[in-house]
Amino acid sequence: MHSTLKSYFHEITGAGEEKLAALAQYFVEKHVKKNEWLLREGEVCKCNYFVAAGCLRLYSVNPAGIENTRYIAFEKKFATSFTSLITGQPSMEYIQSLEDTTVLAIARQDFFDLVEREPAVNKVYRHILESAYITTQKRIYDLQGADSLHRLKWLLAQQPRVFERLPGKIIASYLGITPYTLSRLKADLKK
Amino acid sequence: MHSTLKSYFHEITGAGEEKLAALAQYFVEKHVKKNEWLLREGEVCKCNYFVAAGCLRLYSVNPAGIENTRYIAFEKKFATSFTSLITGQPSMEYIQSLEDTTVLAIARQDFFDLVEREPAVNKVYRHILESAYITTQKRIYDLQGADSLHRLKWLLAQQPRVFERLPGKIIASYLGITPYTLSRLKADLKK
DNA sequence: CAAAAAGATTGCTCTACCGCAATGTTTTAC
DNA sequence: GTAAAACATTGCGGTAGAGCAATCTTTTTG
Repeated sequence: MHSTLKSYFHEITGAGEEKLAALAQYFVEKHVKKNEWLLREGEVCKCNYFVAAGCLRLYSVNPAGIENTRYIAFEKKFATSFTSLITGQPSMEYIQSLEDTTVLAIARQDFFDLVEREPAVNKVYRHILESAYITTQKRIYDLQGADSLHRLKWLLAQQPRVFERLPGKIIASYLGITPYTLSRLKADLKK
Repeated sequence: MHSTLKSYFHEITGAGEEKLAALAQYFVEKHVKKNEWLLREGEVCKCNYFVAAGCLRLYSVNPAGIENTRYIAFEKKFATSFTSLITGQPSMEYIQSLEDTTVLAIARQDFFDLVEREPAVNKVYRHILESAYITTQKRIYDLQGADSLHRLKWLLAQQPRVFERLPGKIIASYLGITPYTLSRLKADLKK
C-alpha cells in the first residue's frame, strides 16, 4: 500500500503496520493523465479511489449542457460517486482528473466487504461519510443563501490551493457561476 | 421503544425483538408543539431525534436574515444537526417542529457508544449517513444547475407531502426562492 | 520555438428572480 | 364565532448574474 494511504488509515484508525499490510492487497495503483475520466455518466461506479497524488473532480452536466462541479479532491482524500457505489445504479456524475493523478483503487465489493468485516475500514468509511456530511451541509447553505462574491471569498479562505492549481473554468463550475462572472468578481476584489 | 422506531430498526438491520428491546431503553419520548425548537443556532446539539409523528426542519439564518431550509423530516426519519453532534461544536442551524411532533431522542454519547458497540446501531448510522449523502448529492446539483421552476417540479414529484402539509413560506425557503417567486411559479404551472 | 488551442477579460444587452406595496385569503386564538 | 394575525397573490420596478462577441493572454503540442 502506498505510504500516503497507510498514513491516512493510521491517522483515522490507529491501525498497526500488520493490519495496514493486510489491507494493502485490496488496493491497486492506477495512473491517469490530466483530463481523463475514471467514470462517466451512465456507467456504474466500480471502485472507490484514494488520491495519492494529483487531483480529481466530481461533476455532472445539466440538460442545458452546463457542467456543475460538486467536489474537488486533492491528495489524501477518497473520491468516488458514492451514490452509484452504494445503490449500484448508473452514475449521474463524472469523475475526472484535473492533473496527472495517481489513485489507489479498491473494488466496490471488496470495499463493502471490508466495511462489514474490518473495524478499521468501517471506521474509515464512517469518517468519509461524516466528513462529506459536514462539507455538504455548509455547501448547501452556501449555495442557497450566499451571493457569488461571498462564495468566492469563502472558497479563497478555505481552499486557496484550488486557485493555485485549477483553471477559472473549473472554479466557476464549482461556485455555480459562469467564467465571465468569476472574472468580473476577481476584478472587483482587486479594487 | 415506540413501534415506529422498532420497525425502522428491524427493516434496516433485521434485529430481533430482544435486541430491539435492549436498545429501547436509550430512547426518550418527547413531545413538541408546532413551531417550537429542539435546537437553536449557537447551541451544541445533544441528541439524535427520530420523528415518530409530525415533522421537523433543519434551517439556518444567513447574515441578511433570510431563513434557508436544508432538510425536512417527516415520520420514520432521523433528524439532527449531525455536524454539531459529530464535532461537538455549536450548531449553525436550528431544529424546529413544523407540526405537533413526537420525537424519540437518544443522547449524543449513548448514540456514539452504541455505534461502536452495537452492530445494529452501526448499521443504522451508516444507513442514515449514506441516505444523507445520496440526498445531498442530488440537492447540490439541483441548487447549482437547475432554475427554480425545475426545482419546484422536482419537489412536487418527489415529495408531494410537503405541499399538502407545509406552508409556502417553508417550501420557498427549501427551494432557495422567495415566497413571492413560489407564488408566481405556482400560477405559471396552472396555465 | 512557433502555431494553434484553450483560457481570461470586458463592454453590452437580456432575463430570472428579488423586494416592496397593496389586496385578498386562510388560520389561529380567545 | 369573530377579531387578529399569518399567509398568499400580483403589479411594478430594481438587481445580480447570464450570455454573446471581440480582444488579449497563457498553455499546449508538434
